[in-house]
Amino acid sequence: MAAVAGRVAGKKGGAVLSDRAYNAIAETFRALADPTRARIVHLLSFGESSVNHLAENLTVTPSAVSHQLRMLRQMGLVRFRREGQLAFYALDDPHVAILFQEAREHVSDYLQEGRKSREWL
Amino acid sequence: MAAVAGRVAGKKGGAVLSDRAYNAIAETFRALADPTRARIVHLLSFGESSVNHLAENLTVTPSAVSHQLRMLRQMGLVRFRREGQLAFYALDDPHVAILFQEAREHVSDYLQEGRKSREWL
DNA sequence: TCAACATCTGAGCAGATGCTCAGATGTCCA
DNA sequence: TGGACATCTGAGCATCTGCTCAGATGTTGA
Repeated sequence: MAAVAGRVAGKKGGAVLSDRAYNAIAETFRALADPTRARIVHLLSFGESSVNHLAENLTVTPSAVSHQLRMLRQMGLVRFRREGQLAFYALDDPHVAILFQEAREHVSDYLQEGRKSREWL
Repeated sequence: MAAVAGRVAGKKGGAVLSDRAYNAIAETFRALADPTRARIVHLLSFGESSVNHLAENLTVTPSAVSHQLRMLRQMGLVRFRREGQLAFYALDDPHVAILFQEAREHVSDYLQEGRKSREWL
């Protein structure tokens, strides 16, 4: 009831957050909510990489990768540095790799409950 | 290069995954990539709740909540039990609450770097 | 059985998303 | 400077998403 919804944020974990907080959290998930971006983030968890290198590994055009990288950059998940003609991208926050790993484990657990086949993990 | 992309999945963490794995992981993030669903998941992290109770707290119609709950159910994030006329929903996997908390910390860290104001967290 | 209540569901619409295409920008080297 | 290469960007499109609306389904108690 209103007693719960109206509670103001105090310490970590125990209270309802502001609309802006939920929007930012949802935006973070949205950054990872696409297979191409998920694969980019997973590749970057092994180390920094150039745009073309990512494009080759993902079998996607450099243009598409660049578009997605811009989105990830705007959302604060990756940073980049320029070296000559190349732009190297890397994860900007350890939480990002943790998020990916946690989602991977959720998927693994979910499948272990036998609701779907598991041969692909 | 191809040496990385071509590596076959071995143990946890160090290898490229299958397309189906990335799709499932992206789908998990997509489940949380909407402010309304993020708020539902956060509320449910405090304990199970009925549809109307959620709708009242979120200032959203019961119909909209029901639609979102169905999505969360299909994605394996929540389960429900019926008690009389009421349907009580709850988180179905500890990873879900962890994911939310991790995203929240990412957002908090991101803001602490001074790229945006932080008064809303 | 009937009314009241809680929840679910399908159709339809406005807005968002991801890709491709074409071209612009930036960098290196001769 | 000029060509080659890597990357970025905006426009346009087919598709997807989340909501509302109207009505169906299911449950309880009289």
